[in-house]
Amino acid sequence: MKFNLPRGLRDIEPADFELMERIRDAFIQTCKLFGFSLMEPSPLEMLETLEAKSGSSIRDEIYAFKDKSGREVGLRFDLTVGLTRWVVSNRALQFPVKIGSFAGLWRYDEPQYGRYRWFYQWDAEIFGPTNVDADAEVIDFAYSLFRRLGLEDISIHIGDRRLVEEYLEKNIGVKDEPLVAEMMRALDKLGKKTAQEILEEYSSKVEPSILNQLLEFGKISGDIEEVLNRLKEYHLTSTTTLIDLVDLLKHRGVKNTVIDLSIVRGLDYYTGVVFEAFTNDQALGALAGGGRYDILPAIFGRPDLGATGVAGGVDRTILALKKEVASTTQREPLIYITYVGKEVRSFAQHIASTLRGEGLPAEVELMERSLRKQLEAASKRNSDYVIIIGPKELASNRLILKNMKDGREEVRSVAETIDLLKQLTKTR
RNA sequence: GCCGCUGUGGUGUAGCCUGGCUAGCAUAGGGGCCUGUGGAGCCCUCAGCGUGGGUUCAAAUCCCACCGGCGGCCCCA
Repeated sequence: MKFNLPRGLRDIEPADFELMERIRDAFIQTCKLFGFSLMEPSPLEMLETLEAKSGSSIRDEIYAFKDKSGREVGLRFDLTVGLTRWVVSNRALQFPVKIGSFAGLWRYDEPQYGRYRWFYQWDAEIFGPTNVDADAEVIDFAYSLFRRLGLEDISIHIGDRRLVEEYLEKNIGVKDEPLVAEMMRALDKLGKKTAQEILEEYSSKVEPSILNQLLEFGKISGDIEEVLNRLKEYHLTSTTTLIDLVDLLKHRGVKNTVIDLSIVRGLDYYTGVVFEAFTNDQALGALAGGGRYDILPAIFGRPDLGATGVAGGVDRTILALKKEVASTTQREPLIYITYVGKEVRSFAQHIASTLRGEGLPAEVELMERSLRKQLEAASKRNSDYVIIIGPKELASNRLILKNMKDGREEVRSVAETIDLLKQLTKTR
């Protein structure tokens, strides 16, 4: 094939597009229920904006280039940066600001299972509050969205970076920023790899005996009582946030939550509560993740603002939907209008337009094929009803309505046929 | 950016090791049998060796490079 796509890109074909629409609809409905307004930040940013959060190392992982006037620009690699930039630069906004976005992103990674260089995310962020209520809200949001999509076996793993930081400082004596960040990244791998593998991988960067202590700490998980019980021996004080959060989630009816201290997220800008949502398919990875990142508004010039949010991978969710949710796609009833004879052509198109005006989905023959071929085409497209119009019908201003399930036909006036179709398609 | 596997019509594949006739089969698409009545069957038809070089009388087949796909690392969703 000569006209290949660039590596890691793909066309979103009708079957996947339909699932994507389901996710988008569910997301928008959830935004409305929770009072999030929707927007889409610019796909292209100045490179320095994108680097603000992660430093210039991000340059290797994104699409970055010079535009025609030599400006250094890059395609967005997440929605958080653009949304935060927008919120910070709009001083008139009333807090809390709750915004959601559903849009495509680009990352220059090697493609893998469920991962492309162009992909979609949904994203819900709350700016302003620094208290845990906002964290509870975004976790509830993600949970509600997955419920709405019909994914029943979602579990949400919740951690708290501050708890881990306190542990590192008090119990191991590690306070040095870069080392903490490195150890966090190592801890984050605990869901995917064994402690032994992680220790080997990081042996040159972190003293294994120290890292091992952290990994043991990170293995603490379970419901809040269990976790508090195991944490007693460490004498940590920053457990109050998690206790409060769990209570709020309980009252919001969010089920399947697990405290999991290995959840710290790979990115350095998270500052507090962090969480990830999984299905029982481990290989798929997290369907959504998020947490508190108060540092980012501060970098953009608003240290007074708190920020917390959640983002979900649409492609992974599509894979999960394909596996778990029976394809109960509710199809619109389809009416196919066939005709015989050139002189009937314009009347057939008029009828199609009339049906559509009545809110009935109608297709009309566009290729002037034989009636046999038209019926064959209607059948292959799974049409529910076919309208047949020939010179006789044109003369008497009547339509033949054929039910494709049982093959029965009725001849009626145009108005009667429309009424009948409305009745027939309403009960579905 | 790195590593492994892989690439034959739209899709699924045979042929490749051991170079040699018009690249075979199935399915999907178009048409006919059947000019105003669909789903079956039969027949016809469109369409392919990822790209570029090299070796050779001769390359889908052997060699090299690049490109794409799948999966892993890194990072993350």
